[in-house]
Amino acid sequence: MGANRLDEIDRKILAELQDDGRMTNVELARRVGISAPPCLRRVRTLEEAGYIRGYHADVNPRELGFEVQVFAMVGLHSQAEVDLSAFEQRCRDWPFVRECHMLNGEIDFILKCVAPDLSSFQTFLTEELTSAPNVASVKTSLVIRCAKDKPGVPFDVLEERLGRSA
Amino acid sequence: MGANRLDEIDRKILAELQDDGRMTNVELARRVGISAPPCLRRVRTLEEAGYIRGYHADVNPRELGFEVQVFAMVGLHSQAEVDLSAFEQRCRDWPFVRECHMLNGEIDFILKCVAPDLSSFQTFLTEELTSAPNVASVKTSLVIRCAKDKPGVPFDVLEERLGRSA
DNA sequence: GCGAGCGCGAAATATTATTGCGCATCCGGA
DNA sequence: TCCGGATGCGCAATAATATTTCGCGCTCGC
Repeated sequence: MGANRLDEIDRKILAELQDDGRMTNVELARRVGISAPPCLRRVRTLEEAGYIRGYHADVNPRELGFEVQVFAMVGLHSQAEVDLSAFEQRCRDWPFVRECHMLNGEIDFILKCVAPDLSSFQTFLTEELTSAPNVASVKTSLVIRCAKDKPGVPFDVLEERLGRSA
Repeated sequence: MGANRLDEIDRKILAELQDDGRMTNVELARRVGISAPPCLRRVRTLEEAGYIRGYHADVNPRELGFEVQVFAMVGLHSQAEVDLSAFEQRCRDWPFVRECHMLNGEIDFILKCVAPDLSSFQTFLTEELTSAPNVASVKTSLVIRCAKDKPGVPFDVLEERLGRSA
């Protein structure tokens, strides 16, 4: 469900705004082939319906002095819901942790972290993360380089699938 | 380097646009405490200097029919630069792969993937990823739920650090 | 202390966002 | 077949915003 309620213009709007979220409505309307007022109405509707959760500038961490990016794989002692939630809340409170995903399998959580330098990350790792309640194991991997970092979803795949089923 | 060249207003601009990338320049100027023209000039400068790499709508994958998110940990046979680059290029070509990070340690790459359903991901996994040249091992973990997903960097940490050093 | 460079803000103008409204189209029922 | 009702478009008008221009004050190096 969800994507079926959207027509081709809506999907094009989402694709364009995912690619350039600060595009003017006039330009957006031109690209999707309708006039500005209905285009803006569609955008508002998509926002209110939750298809668009927000807009964010993509800032460059290195330029801003965040030299270190790390993935941390975390295992917990207890997987009771109370304990899972407690750990998630800690992650929300830690500024270096940018993403926290609960996983299946042997790893319980994967965290994407960012830090100004290795030493400040080490301090966070030993004094905060590893020593947090219920944390059983933490494996970390430094990001050497990033080959791809696309936001959201591949709209071209969506079009293909809808095209076949339509 | 980098963040030092920015004054407090620049950093506030980046923080605000990271939080809401579609804010009008008038509103942004009001929040950072200067008038609209210099505010817009600063934004343009930040964009051109690479502090801002772009703007993106944050779309909701589930609403759009992408029910499955997966982290894939990939090991390669050869870590020669040619082979690393070749694998990275494949990742760029696979639409289901949204992020591809090269890591240190036993894992060579971590991929963040999105797919419409489990079966289409399985097809991708077996027919594309696992069977790609030079791929030695692939471990996948399904995302059960996402507790935190913040973009970019924690500007409050940046302010603290600069505050102490200034 | 004195010009040069820098960055601000006021004002004017160009563009864009937003609202109001009439029209065409597409059903579902008489 | 014909008739509302609902949906969604586009035009036109207005409000808001973006962008340019320009003069002023500030700081800094000499």
